Amino acid sequence: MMNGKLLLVEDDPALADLLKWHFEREDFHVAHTPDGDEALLLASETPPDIILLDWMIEGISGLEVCRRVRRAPETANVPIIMLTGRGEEADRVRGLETGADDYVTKPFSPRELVARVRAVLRRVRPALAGELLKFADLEMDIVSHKVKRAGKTIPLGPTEFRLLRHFLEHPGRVFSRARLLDSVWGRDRDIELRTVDVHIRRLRQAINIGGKPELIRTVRSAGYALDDDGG
Amino acid sequence: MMNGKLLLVEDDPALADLLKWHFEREDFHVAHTPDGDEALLLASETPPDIILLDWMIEGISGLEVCRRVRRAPETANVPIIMLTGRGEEADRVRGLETGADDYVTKPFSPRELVARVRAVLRRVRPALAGELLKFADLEMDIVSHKVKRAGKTIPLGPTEFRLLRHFLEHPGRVFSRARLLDSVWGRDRDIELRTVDVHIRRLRQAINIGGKPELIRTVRSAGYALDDDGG
DNA sequence: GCGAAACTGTCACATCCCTGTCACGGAACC
DNA sequence: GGTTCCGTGACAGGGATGTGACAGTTTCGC
Repeated sequence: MMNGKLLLVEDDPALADLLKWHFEREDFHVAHTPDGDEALLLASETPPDIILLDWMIEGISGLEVCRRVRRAPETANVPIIMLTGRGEEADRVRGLETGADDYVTKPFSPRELVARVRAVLRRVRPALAGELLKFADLEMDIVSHKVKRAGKTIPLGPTEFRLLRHFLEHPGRVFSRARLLDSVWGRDRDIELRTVDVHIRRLRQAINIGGKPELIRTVRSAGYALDDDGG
Repeated sequence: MMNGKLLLVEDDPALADLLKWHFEREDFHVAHTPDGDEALLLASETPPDIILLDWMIEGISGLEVCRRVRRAPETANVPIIMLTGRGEEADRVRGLETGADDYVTKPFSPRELVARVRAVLRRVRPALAGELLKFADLEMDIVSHKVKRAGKTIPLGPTEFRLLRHFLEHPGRVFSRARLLDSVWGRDRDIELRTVDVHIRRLRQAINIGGKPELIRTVRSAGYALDDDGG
């Protein structure tokens, strides 16, 4: 089982190899480049789940890479951890404010870096960290493929499972039907928009057993969202 | 204008005061307790947006607090940053694996901590890091499609939502009915000018619940504007 | 393999909320 | 006081969503 795709931008070959070895041992798929421009290219072609970015690299600066990754729509949400030799506070702050999610100063231990990557991934994509997804009294175990509400197991069809999973990974956020079709069904499939409604209904029916309050909010002319006061 | 609620668990009074001052200066609302058990109580009563947790505190350990916060459904998704004097790798890794989102070793600069908090919040709750449109005691979260006044959620129809959003994006500015029709309804639609009045009225009605002061100012023979002393 | 059960995507219909418009009355301006 | 502009209540129509049913397909147990 793969833990996630990781893009490593590091121009020190020794360090790059070391990190690559460690992450691959932890079942990450690692793409590596020493070059900032190539990193941007790779990132936009197949967006990774996380980017490890050295501050001092050849070509454009790490900070600039960070900025551009954030600006491109297809990579705007990819978390970034910056690696750096500088320990100066001003740089750290600048890195974090540019959109980096974390900041690790050399020398660091690979094990700690792996743990940090997991921590960030757990937050961004809980499923990739093999965790329990929770929201209110609802919980989903990705590994065992089980969903519970208030401790009671709920049977879900495959589509409803993926749909709920998507909502749990982005709680509170509103998704249009088209967006849901892309994310849950697949970008290439040609399916009627209204089909989403039907599956939302089936999902609601399943998780609201026993008169539990609604968790899926309908946002008229916008889509659906997971929400506490859902009705 | 508040940036978010922060729960500080720290038993060193001097450090606690320092951090509290810094975060309050940055418009965070800070709740503070030196005690682990009380922290859990506070967290479950009114879940904060983020928790700053000292590793070494009186009573139960920070690690245990972390674990329990994660286990409780109502706080399972609250991010945690651990503060610690220990620099040992094993502890860092253990903290991150227990569910902490970040880990800062003393001594650290308050400014850096603030930046880290912002980085984590940006990831967890985009709404708290700039996706939030605010004006007076009114706030609109674009992503979750929610509008609140004085903390209370307000239901809005699609058109009223777009209308309010337009005002919030250009606070204080006066827009003619024709201009609003262009921006909010669409340049191509052919709609009666006076229709704007009706939607302004509906919007006012919605956001002025409970005798709250008027926020939309009528500018005779010119149009409408978002304004503090709106009437 | 084979039959049963479960799942999926659509449709038609029902329902509800939203929407644009109007007419009337009141307020502001000169 | 007259004129212009704005606020308001009502209302019919339409658009968006909820719902039940159904045929085709896949999956599963045997």
